[in-house]
Amino acid sequence: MAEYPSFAVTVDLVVLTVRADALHLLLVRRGVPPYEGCWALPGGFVGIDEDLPDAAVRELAEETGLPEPVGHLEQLGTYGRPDRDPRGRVVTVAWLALLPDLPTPVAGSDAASADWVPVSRLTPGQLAFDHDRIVADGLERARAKLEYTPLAAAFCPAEFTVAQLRAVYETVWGTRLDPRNFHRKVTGTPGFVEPVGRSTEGERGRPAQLFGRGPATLLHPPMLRPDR
Amino acid sequence: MAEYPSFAVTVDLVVLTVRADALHLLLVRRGVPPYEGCWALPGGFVGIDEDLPDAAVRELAEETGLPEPVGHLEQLGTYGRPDRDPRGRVVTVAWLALLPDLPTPVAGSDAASADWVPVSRLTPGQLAFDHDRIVADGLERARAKLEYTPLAAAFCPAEFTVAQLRAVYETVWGTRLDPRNFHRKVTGTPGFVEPVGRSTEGERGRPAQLFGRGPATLLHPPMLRPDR
DNA sequence: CCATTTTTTCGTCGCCACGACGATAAACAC
DNA sequence: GTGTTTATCGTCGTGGCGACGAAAAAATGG
Repeated sequence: MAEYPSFAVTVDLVVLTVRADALHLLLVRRGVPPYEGCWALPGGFVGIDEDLPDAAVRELAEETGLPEPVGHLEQLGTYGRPDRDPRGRVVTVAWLALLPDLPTPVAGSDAASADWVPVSRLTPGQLAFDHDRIVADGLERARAKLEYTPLAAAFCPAEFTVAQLRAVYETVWGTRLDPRNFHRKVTGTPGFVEPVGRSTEGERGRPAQLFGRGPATLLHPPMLRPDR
Repeated sequence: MAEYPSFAVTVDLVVLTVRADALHLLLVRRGVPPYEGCWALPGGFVGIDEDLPDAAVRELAEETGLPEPVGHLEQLGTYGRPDRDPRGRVVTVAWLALLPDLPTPVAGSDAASADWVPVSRLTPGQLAFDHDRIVADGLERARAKLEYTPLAAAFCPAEFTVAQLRAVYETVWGTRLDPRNFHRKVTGTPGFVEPVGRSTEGERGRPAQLFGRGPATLLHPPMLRPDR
């Protein structure tokens, strides 16, 4: 293999969660050059005997401190502009993770400090490398996937109410949805959610039925975004 | 960069076209080990100063002999199992290309011979490396994208009839569609196709109006597959 | 030339999903 | 008790879609 160009390969993670009615992105502050002190996506180099999904899962566990896999993880895309890393030729495989709001602190096992940042606070040019573009692609993917998959439930805990699920859609899409029509749609789509049999207690207003994630992987028909 | 694991990076192409009412895949016969004599996806190594889309475009032009970009090309996914290439650690970025049926012979500039193979003829384990899985992912992506994008037109020449477009859907999906409802849907979706002003001549039956690709990138509402 | 066939294109009808609401139920706050 | 908040159930009109019928415009076969 010595006759072929040599690359370094990394994984980078676009980790999204919904907290306090705002979409948040997990970022780390770089402790070493290049882009020292800048915000960047969590990630790292792929081991020489490591599969790509394994590397993504490992990095996610390292950054969030969660050993068990929760939420959703999928490959987003691969970025390899020759000038994207001043250290040399680095190709990165980006992954998109959708997580429920974790009470766990994100205290990094890494030296770099990690933090949740509202995506509304992101300004272009703020992130290291080409991470601006990767984040933009990840947000677009997440917004699109809510339409035709039940992945919105990945932002929720194991048991959730229809209102919580609706809040996810409203937060990710930045729109308001009619509670009555949303309720009809969610409970009427086979395999989207499954009733647990219990209800919430001690909340404001009428108690709400609790649901868990259903077996469906695709929504038929899709949950259409307003306007557009 | 010497402190990090070293990878080779390749691009592999899933090139699809519709000819003779069957979905065809472009394959090459390998002339060198490993998998010598086996069918494989066209592809090759990424240059040390080459961007990933450029490498994909270059390989596509080399294999099809077409200098100008026609049809559609998008990144499909990246595959990097440690044992996927016996020569060493090779990560491949797979691309999906949808092309109109080219009268151009695919006579390779490469030593390896290239050929269009009906996807119905493909049997598991027939392809080199992990190309079976890459092809499966590409087919699934293509079938799904016909639903909510106007990409079916990428399989057609610059000017085409509604019946030609319908044949693309029927071939890729393996279903039959009602010509009247399909006509209403296609001409009624804004930006999908645009009339050229001329019609076919010398064909059987009533002459059909010719259309070109419209400016839309997403279909609203989507073209739903029957059943499912 | 005329009938037949083939294919395109325009309509019609019924159903169902969805948006826009109204109304009711079930908890808590006071 | 009253008022507030939230969840859940209905209703009604519109629009898209599946299942057809029918007309238009050519080639084909006598």
